[in-house]
Amino acid sequence: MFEKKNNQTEEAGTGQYSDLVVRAGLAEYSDVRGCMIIKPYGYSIWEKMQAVLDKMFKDTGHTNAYFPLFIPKSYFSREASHVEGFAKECAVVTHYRLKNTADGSGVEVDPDAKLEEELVIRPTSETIIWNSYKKWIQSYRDLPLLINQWANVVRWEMRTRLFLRTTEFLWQEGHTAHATKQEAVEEAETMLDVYARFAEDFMAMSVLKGKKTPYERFAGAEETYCIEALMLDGKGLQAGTSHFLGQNFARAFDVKFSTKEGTQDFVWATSWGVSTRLIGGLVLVHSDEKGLCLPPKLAPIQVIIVPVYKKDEEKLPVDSVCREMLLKLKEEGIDAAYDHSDTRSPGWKFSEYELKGVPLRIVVGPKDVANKTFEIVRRDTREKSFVPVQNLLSAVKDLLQKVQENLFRKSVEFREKNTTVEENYSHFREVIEERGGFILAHWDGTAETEKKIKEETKATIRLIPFGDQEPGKCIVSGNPSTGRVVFARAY
RNA sequence: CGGGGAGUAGCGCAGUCCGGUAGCGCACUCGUUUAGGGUGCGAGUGGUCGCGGGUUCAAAUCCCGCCUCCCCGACCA
Repeated sequence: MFEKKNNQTEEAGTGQYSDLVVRAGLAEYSDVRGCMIIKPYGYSIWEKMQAVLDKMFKDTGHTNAYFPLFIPKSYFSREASHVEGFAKECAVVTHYRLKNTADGSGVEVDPDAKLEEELVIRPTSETIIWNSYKKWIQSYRDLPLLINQWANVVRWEMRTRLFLRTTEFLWQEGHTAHATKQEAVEEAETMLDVYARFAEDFMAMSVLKGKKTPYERFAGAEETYCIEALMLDGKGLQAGTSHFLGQNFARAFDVKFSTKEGTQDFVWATSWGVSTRLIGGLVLVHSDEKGLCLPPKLAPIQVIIVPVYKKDEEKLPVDSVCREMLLKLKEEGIDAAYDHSDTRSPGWKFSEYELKGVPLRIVVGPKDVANKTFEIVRRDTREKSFVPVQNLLSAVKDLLQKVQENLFRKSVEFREKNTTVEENYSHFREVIEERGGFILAHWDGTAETEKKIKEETKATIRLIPFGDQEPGKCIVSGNPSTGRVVFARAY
């Protein structure tokens, strides 16, 4: 998409993002402003993401729980910067009953059914969870507390986009409590690594890891870590965040514990999350002019089998070969599907499954039946080959792995190709305007400079890379800088 | 919240200026033909024209009010 734009050929830019999401059957618009309907095909991707992530969370010692959707308003006022960060986008429940209108034309809110205390619909669950943690934690023996929840949250956004930013979205939020600062920081780092591994190994999406500037930090956090990916249109996408919350929520909710030494101390906290936004990332990282291109490890359908035949007497042998293949693939745990509907032509099916991003297509026709072969086509390179039927499993497994690897390799190459190092601010502005991408530049560490760049270029500091860096001079102010940071326009 | 666009068949749209039997493409149904890259042909089903009020013999069309959605700008995962 991004490359096409520069070549002035057919453009598949972000204007077409929403269209692609809809046409591929991932989601559609709801009549409710800013909300979307995640359709079965899109939801299947989410289910695969959930399965993988959930296992990763369990493997790192976490367990799942569920906390209420409604948060008493008073909980919110406990942590000052948290309130400030979310107050502007909270939906609030004020009444609990409807009644028929006097003229019988419909229903209205019953003014007599006003809530004593209004309920905020969770934009995130720190407050209600820490209210519980207070009751759960007495001693160092109760720590660490490692909990995750899969939930929906609501943030009243002004501008929405399918998957990337919707009023309601699905996510997971981990909330942990620890006895020491070091342990909490390590937890936040561990979970960031989990996210990075998920993005690269499963989504085939190259990411950068780092921490946020104070200005971009999560409301209520001491430190926010993030993974950031580069989309094909040259914009950055925050794909996951992990926060070291210090003792802020412990103080706000008075969560103290007895140490081994018998003293009292506030608990150290983290929280971390990824959302259905990742599905938007998948689309913006792997699509081409034909449609989506899903990484095999997350594709709802990994292999689609399409039969081809002319006459009725050809149908039966083709059909039985296809069914046999389907069975064999399924037995191996491969998510294969066989589109035997004869109301669509093969050509139609080819286009449809390419649009949907199915990694591999197997085509079987009379000629193949005679030769005991089948045709197999990779979605990523559209490369065709003919394979003896007896090699079905090895060929499919091999190609699924190759597609997965190739997508990731392309994502890494794209990110590298579109990451530039800039010393000169006017050139920086040109690059941001004309080709986008990640820009590595020196920054003096002040919020003023950060704001100025944002106002003038719409680019923000996506992250401060980990590790030691070469000092230099700020690209705007010329003041000393301790290292380069990553700039980009972002979703 | 500011600016722009739009609400007419499941979807995409024309018709609105200039009032006079509600149309086109896709989808859908039936028939037929076809099938190795979104088959061709024929017939058919499907509408409180976003909602409410007004003007008129007559309103998708004119007038008044309201609602909703999408796109572009200031906040955020």
